[in-house]
Amino acid sequence: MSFAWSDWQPLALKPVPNAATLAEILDGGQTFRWHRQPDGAWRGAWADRAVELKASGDGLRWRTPAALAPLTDPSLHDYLAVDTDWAELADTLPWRSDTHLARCLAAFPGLRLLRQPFGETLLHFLCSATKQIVQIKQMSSLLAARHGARLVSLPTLDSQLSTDFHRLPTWAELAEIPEAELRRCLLGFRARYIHQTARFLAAHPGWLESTATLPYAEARARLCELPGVGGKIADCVLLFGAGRLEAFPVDVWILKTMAARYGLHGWPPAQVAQFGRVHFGPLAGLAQQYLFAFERRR
DNA sequence: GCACAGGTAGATT
DNA sequence: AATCTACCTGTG
Repeated sequence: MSFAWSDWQPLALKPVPNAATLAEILDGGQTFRWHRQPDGAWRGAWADRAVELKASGDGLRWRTPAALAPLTDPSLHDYLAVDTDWAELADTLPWRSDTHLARCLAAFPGLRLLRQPFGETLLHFLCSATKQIVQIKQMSSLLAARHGARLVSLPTLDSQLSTDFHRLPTWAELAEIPEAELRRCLLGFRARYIHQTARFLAAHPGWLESTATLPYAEARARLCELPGVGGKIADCVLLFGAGRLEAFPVDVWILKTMAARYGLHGWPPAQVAQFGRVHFGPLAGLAQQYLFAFERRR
């Protein structure tokens, strides 16, 4: 594959994540469009952007297909929340009185939350029900390759190899795709949820955009009106796609770790979520990401 | 062949 | 309100 990349450019993250933490950020369940390349770089995409990231000396560098270069810089900084010092934020979590949290923080220094586009975060997490990361990534790749507009059009670019360089279909585009066609992207019963959600959004212009700006509790309640969206998925969409750091998604991993480490045996997910928001405070979602990374690595 | 996977919704106690 | 169960299908 030979087409033009921009030059590698420095990326100043505070703090600089190590290799394990970077993998956790890009491939740990916040998003599903990053793939490790043979040379160790991470290739990923969001909205109409595509980049590669790699460790370089004591920092990180990034590049993008030359055709996208003029557009990508500020967008990348926003996506990675570069202007936020995540070590400083993590320091405000109650780790001084919570030894398990302290251990999780130490295990993934430099962990950060991405600022993803709201709509594609919703799409990804509608795909996520009872699926592992590898499989969600496969669904995402197929949706992009088959139904998303191509980002880079160069004669030397083999589109078969480069689903990374398609964007995900927009909700307006998804609304026009028959459910049976969606099923061919390995979505299973999730195809119906995505189809129905797409039809709902098509019938309610502005609904998604206004939901993203509502206070947390109202936004969560509205998202739960969508078919296939319950509390867990709503919290993921708000945490990873709307910067609502107080959202505390409770999946089976968190349920397990909150039972084992915090004594919440037998608690239902909704109560664990409430406990998490109270115990960990306004940045509960960041705490959740540390707990999740730590538990999943075991 | 069969259990299982980062949930949700609808039915049944 | 708490507890089942079906929903799809690739993977091990």
